[in-house]
Amino acid sequence: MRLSKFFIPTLKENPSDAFFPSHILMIRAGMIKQLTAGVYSYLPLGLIVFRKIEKIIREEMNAIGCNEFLLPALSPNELWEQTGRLDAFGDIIFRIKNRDLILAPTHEEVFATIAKPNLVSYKDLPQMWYQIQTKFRNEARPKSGVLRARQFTMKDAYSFDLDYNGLDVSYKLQEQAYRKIFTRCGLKFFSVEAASGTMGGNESMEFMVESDAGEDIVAISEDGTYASNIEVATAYPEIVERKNTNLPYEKFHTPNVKSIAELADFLKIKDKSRLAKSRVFVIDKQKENQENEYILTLVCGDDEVNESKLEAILGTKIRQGHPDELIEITGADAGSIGPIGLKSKNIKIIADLKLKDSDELISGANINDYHIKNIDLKRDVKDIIYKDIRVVKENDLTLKTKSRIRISKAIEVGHIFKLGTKYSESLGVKYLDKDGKEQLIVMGSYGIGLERIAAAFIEQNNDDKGIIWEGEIAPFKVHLISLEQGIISETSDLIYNNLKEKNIDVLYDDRKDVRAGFKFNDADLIGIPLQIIVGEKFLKDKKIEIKIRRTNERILVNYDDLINKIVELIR
RNA sequence: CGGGAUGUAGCGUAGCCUGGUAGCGCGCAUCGUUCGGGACGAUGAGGUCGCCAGUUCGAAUCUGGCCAUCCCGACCA
Repeated sequence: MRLSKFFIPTLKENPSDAFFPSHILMIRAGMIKQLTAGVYSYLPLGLIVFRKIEKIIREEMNAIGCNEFLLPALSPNELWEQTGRLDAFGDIIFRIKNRDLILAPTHEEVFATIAKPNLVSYKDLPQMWYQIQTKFRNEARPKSGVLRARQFTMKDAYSFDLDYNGLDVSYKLQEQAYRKIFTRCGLKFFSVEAASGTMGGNESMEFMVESDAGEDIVAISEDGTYASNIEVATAYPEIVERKNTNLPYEKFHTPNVKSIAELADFLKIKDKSRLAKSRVFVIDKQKENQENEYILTLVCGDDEVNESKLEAILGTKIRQGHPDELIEITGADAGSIGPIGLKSKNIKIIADLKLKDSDELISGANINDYHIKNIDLKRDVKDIIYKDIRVVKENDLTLKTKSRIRISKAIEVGHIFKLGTKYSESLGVKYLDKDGKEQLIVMGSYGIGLERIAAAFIEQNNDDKGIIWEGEIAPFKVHLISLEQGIISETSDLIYNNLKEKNIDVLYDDRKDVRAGFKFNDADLIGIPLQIIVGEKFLKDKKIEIKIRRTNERILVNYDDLINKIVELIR
C-alpha cells in the first residue's frame, strides 16, 4: 500500500479525552474515530488489524470443526422474553422504538432457535457453531476507547452436546483453540476461574491480559499455580485464633465511632482482625405474600465482603440494606451494627471462615454509639454459618500451595461457559436418544472480543513514540520509507515491487514534500515491525538501512541483499 | 443511575471571574528558502463560541433549562 493513497489521519497531539495508551494510540495512529460515546468508526489501518485478528480466530475455529454462521443483529423481543433475558439484561439491551425488536447483545437464543428444529436426534450431535458479528450493548458508561464500547465485534461460539461429558469435550476444544488464538495474536495472557453472571451455567473461564486499562480485578499467585477473577477468588483463611479467656461480653460507649478505622483509633489498636465488621444485605421478596430476607455478614475489620461470592452461596441476587431499613432490622445505623442484640429475629448470620469460632471480638451493639467487646461467636451467637465470603487481598496465601497472591487489573479478552441446559430448557431444545427418550441438549457458549484483542495488544506493546506491532496481527510487515525524489524514489519503487512480488505486506511511504522527520515519526507511531529507510546518506554507497521498531536497532545491508535480509528478519 | 468536570475552527487550547472588534499553537492553501527525527519566512482560508430561553443598549462571558462528551462510583459475559 502506498501511503500517498492510503487514508491514515495520524495525529501529533494526544486527544483530550483518551487516557490509556491503547485508546490514545489507536486514535493517533488513525485506526479508529469516535462517532458517539462507545461507538467507533474503524478506519483503514484499524480495519486491517481487526481483519487479521478475525482471520486467526476463523482459522482456529474451523480447525476444531466449528461451523461459521452469520446471524442477524435484530431479534424479536418475544424470543428474549421466553428465556427471561429481556428482563435479566434490562437496560443493557438496545430496544428498537418503532418495532418490537432488539439489537442483540449476544446470540444464545437465536442459535438455539436454529438448533431446535434441526438437532433432533442423538445422531445430529455434537455440533459447534460460531459467528464473527457486531454486538450491541447499551453500556451505562462506555470508556477506554474500544475496551468498553456500545457496539463491538464478537466471535461467539456455541456447542450442542448429548450430555455433560460431551460438553466437557467441546469446552476443552474451545479452551485449546482460545489458547492458540491469543498466542497467535501475540498476547501475554492467562486464564482465570470466573463467575458466570447472567449467562447462567456453572463452570466458566476467562482469558485475561494484565493491564491498568482493564476493568477486571484478578488474584494471581507468585508460584503461577493460581489465577482467579477477584469475584470468585479464594485464599487460605488465616483463622483468628481463640484466646479462651471466657470473659463475659460487655457493652461499652463509643461516641461518634462509625467505621472500623475510627473504632481502631478509639481503642488505640492497630490489628483490626478482632473488630468484626458487620453488614446487612437484603434478598427482596419475589411475591406479594412473601417477606424480605435479611443477612448479616461478619468479616475481619481489615477485610471486605465479596458480594458476588455471597450471591453464589445464597443462590440469588442481594442488595445492601438501605439506611432506614438498617434501623428497622438491627436497631442501629451502619457503624453500630453487630451479631448480638439484633432487633429483628429473622436474620441469617454468615461469618467469614477466618472468624470460625473466634472469641474476644468487638462489634456493634445494635444501639447507636455502643459496641460490644469479648464476643465469643461459639458461645454467644447461635445459628451462625461460616462461609468463605471475604475479598481476597494482596499478600494473601493460596489455599493449596500457600503462595503469595498479587492483585492486578486485567482486560477480559475471552470468556467460555459451560451453560448446561438453561437455554435448551426454556426454549425446549431436545433430541431423542438411542432409546427414543427425549433429552435436553447441553450447551456451551464461548466469546472473544475482537477489538479488545487489538487494544490489549497495544497496551502491552507500545513506547513513547507509538505502537510496536509484532507477529501475525501487525497491519503490515514492512514500512518502506523513501526520503527523496529522483534516484531515491526509483530505487524505493523497485524495492516496493520486489517486496510485493514476495507477498510481503508493505506500507510504502512514497509521499512527496513530506520531510524525513515527519516520515520517521509517523512510522514509529504506526509501529510496523520493520522499517526500510532509503535515503541518500547510505544509498550513495549502495547500502540500505533497516530499522527494527521494537529495539531501535539499525542494520545496514547491501542493496542486493535487502530482500533476502527482510525475508530472514520476518521469519 | 449518583457525584464531579468540560463544551470556543479539523485537533489541542486562551479569553469567561470583572459583558463591548474571538485569540494562540498544530494542521490546511499559495509562494520562496530548506530537506535523515514532527523546518523557517511571507500571505491566506477556515468560527451559528454545544442548543434553547432569559437579563442587558450590547452575551463566548451573567441566569435558567436542555443536550453532548469525559472522569470517579454503581452496574456489567
